Amino acid sequence: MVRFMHRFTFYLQPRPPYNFDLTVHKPAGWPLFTPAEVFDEGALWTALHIDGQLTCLKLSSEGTIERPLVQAKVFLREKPSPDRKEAVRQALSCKLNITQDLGAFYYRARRDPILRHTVDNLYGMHDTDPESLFANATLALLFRTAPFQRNKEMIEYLTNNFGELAGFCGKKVRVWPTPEKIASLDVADLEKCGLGYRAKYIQQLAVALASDSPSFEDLRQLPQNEARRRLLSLPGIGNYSADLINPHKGFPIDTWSAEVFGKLFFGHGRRDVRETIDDIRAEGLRRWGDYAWMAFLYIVHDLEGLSRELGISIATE
DNA sequence: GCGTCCAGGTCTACC
DNA sequence: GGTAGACCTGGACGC
Repeated sequence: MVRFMHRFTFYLQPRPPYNFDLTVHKPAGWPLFTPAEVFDEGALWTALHIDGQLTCLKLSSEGTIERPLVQAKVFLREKPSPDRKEAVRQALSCKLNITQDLGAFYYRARRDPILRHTVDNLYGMHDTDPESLFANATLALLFRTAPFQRNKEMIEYLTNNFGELAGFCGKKVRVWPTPEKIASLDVADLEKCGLGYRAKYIQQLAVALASDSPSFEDLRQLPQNEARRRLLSLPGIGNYSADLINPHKGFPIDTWSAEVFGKLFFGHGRRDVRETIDDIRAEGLRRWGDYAWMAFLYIVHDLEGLSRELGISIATE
């Protein structure tokens, strides 16, 4: 285990409303940067690669939802230059989406029979960016045709065996493996852990992203369709995954979310789920247009709340 | 105990 | 261009 020293602290002032807890520790359990991060009593210990360097963070809230202030303590191997400090600040500002304006989405959501409940339940939750394009794409691959428990096991295997372990601030956090690390492995090394047929795709994806490929931030600068085209050119990435990991965001409907949104839109879930995916995606885009991704995000993180408010069971295991 | 089905898609061979 | 079937694996289910 590599130990990291506290090097500097800075503060971010997100655009309100900004609920720190809901933003960095999403209710459905989606990690911010790595599945091995620690969230305890309003603080998050996490780690990610910024410009190729492992960067450990303790994030906490020093403000409120309406007057937000985020404290970031940064732990690094070596003393950072001023440019390096600024790069960390810029990266975190972007990934925590501190400039996101929720106003227009909330205005529309409060007039929507479904969303008006969930924007109250998750008031101030911002969207966030992933650790990296590789991390996001790998998750999309691992979620394929496997039950939740198996997804969890595959994710734990990848991080525990191939992610670097960082010790800082009294915590141990294992970071998501880099594409360079996975690209250096044999497919057999990945197959051993029960990744099955996904192992081949993950290794090919790592090779593609370790060499010449755009970053998540690069894709954001491209037009939506061009970003989508670039994602579809990656091995193992199809329509659903491209919608899920595209920085421009779509309305990513798979068989699981089709069941959820099928119940919300049409009052049924299990009826020919695979056949209704296109219809459900079209209905979501028709209802919510440019805000479809935010609607998706709020709903999947508020299944229990919505089930209670709407008097139907949309929560799944 | 055993066989079958299915799970948060994608690729590819075949027509 | 469209589509059926294969793909790892393990738990749930019916018998």
